[in-house]
Amino acid sequence: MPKESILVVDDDKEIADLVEIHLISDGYKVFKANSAKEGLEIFQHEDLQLLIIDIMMPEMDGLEMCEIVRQTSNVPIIMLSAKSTELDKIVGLGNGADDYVVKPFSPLELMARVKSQLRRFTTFNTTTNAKKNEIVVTNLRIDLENHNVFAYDKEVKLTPIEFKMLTLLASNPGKVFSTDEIFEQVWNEKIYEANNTVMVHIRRLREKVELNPRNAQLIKTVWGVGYKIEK
Amino acid sequence: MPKESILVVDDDKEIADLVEIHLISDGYKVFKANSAKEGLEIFQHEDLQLLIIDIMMPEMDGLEMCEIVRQTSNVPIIMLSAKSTELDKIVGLGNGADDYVVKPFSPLELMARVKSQLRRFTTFNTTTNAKKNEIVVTNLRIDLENHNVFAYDKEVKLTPIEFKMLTLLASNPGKVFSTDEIFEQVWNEKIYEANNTVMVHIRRLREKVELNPRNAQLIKTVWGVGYKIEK
DNA sequence: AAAATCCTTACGAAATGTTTACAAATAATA
DNA sequence: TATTATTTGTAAACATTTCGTAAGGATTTT
Repeated sequence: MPKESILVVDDDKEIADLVEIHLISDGYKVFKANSAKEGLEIFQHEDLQLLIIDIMMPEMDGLEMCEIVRQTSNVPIIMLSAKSTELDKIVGLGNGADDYVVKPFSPLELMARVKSQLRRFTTFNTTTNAKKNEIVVTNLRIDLENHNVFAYDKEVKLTPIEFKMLTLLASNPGKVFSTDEIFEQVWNEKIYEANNTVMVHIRRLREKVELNPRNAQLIKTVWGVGYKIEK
Repeated sequence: MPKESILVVDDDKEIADLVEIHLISDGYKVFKANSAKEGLEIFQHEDLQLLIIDIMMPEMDGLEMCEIVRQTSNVPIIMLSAKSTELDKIVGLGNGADDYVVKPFSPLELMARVKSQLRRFTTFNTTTNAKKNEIVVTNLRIDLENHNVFAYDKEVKLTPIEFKMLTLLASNPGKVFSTDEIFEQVWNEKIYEANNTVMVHIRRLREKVELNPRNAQLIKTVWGVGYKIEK
């Protein structure tokens, strides 16, 4: 699953590249622009979750761009600037920006602030809209917060291990997990000698989740490889 | 119309006073606390729009307080700290805080960040934010103002701890709380060693609230996880 | 058919939750 | 203040659920 999309606007290509590298290594999709105008072009055509904008740019500066974006969107904006004077910060934040980082900045701090802003944005968007912290795959629904599991619209009561195992499989529908992988993910331990512990739990899961456990439709066996939940 | 309410938590009274002066001059309503525990007490009784919390405090520190608040609320939190190391920032932001200001800070910058956080919060919360003084879930009704509790239309007399515990569960119907979470929320203290104090209180609550305490319908057990009140 | 892999069952041990009882702490009352 | 009642925390006994193991059966692959 692709994570959030982020737009980086800076006329200094080196800095834009530096930021891009860190964002990508954190799993984000990155758009780059070398001017405010180019940045606005991208903003209007892409579905962005966060903007990182340099203040000092020729032609249109970052503050103006911020204002224009704010006319139509509440997307989080982090401003970059070489000036560390207090006035700049206030202008930046008062202008509709959500955070402010001074150059030269540490990439790790910037990443932390990116994460923080995204958390805010997505948190609010999930509370106001429908609940998003649930997993739905074909005839299976897992409510993570309420710890409820529904299979074929019937609630089933799972043990902690079963819940964790099913969540693992359902979080990556289509992906095949070997018994070793499942063990390591669920028990958080390396596996040393082979045993059929995981298989027994798969059996118990099927007993609770499948219509006909002898002919499993949700949790499928991939011979010689492992188990999966069909996408 | 009174503006937003803000809670300032700092064991250093001089700093709390300084911040208060600036907040008041900007038109905010201010609550002050000198410890995390006191701050949590206020948080649970007042309708706050923003929290400013010092990290370094005796007994419970600001990060722990932040965690406890985040279990039930998305209110913006700005952390204060004397340490300006990068690690601190990341820990602070990763912990659920929304912004971070290093001491000694300039009051004007803090005010700018307050304004920025409030803008975000109120923008997203334009829909509904009325404070309820009554909680109703299935066969349970809690009158917060008069401290009355009705279960199956019969009034029950609860002790302070029982009342707080039931309110916590009923305020988040469906959400599962671990015994540790319940302890932290009700006692406003970090838990150090496991004991069954919470369980005993659950038992006593069930005795008063359930039709058949041996077969609890309101307060349900989620094995290996915690307790919840069904939505 | 043989080999490899997976399924099923059952049972005891371990983990977790419940209940009860009692003493300490707190609040209410005389 | 002394006395009583209520609330709260702790510990131990009890009950239930969950978990891991092993062994034999079933199915698929070679």
